[in-house]
Amino acid sequence: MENYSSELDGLFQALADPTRRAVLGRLGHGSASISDLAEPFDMALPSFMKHVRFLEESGLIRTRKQGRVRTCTLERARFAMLENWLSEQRAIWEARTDRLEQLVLAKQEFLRHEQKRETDR
Amino acid sequence: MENYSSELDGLFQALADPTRRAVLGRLGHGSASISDLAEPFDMALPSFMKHVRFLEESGLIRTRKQGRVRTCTLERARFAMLENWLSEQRAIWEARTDRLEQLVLAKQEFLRHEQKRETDR
DNA sequence: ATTACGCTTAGCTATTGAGCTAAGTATTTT
DNA sequence: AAAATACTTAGCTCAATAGCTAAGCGTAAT
Repeated sequence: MENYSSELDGLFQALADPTRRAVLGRLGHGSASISDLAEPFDMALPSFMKHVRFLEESGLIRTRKQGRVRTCTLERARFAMLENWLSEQRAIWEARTDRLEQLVLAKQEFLRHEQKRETDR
Repeated sequence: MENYSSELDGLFQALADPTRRAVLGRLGHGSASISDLAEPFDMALPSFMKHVRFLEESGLIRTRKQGRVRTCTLERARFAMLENWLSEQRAIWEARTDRLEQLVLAKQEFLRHEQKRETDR
């Protein structure tokens, strides 16, 4: 029962490692097998596999085994969750700006009334 | 001597915690003191402080102490690093699409030649 | 039928992260 | 001057992460 927040946890955590980001970059060019993916890294295979599993659990990749080869594929849709979060943050900033604007507008309104009273006097 | 990659590590790591994301959300509305920020969380202050320090080290917030109060401010510019990384990934995908397009175009070209030979015959 | 390949499992170590309590410091407030 | 406020430091626990080696297992090649 993963909720939105804990999915974000996993997502960001998955991205917080240079090996995993490199794998994502590689998969951006197209699917690949575990050993193809592992080849550039100076790391024991079981260690590398952990990264792959982490990526899969975060939803950023899918994997499928045929025969003795496991093929990994980028799950591009998952990146939308990141964009979403960023949008939410920006929305908050915008909201703030709006309120600032309202303050400024309210002040202008106030000043207009002041001026009006000047002329009324 | 932080490089681009380890800065991304810190950035994503900072975002991989719900408390820290909540703090960023709160700061999106405007700066706040440590105790104001901590108030909604059922957590000892020193524990909360660790999150604040983590956020500061990741570059996502700045803090300044005046008297006995430390005020935290969102460093919006830092979010651009996220957007950048996302763009890079998308750029990779696009590059792939381009190559696919080239394949398709090459195939169309081939078929055109085939047809031409038909008519030539 | 063997051997080689491509993972996979099990289990160990060291480091880091998230939380805690207790006690300390520096500023305000009273 | 004393008390209250707002952090801050020190140091502990527990769980999770990143790495390793050694050995196992199913599939493919010879």
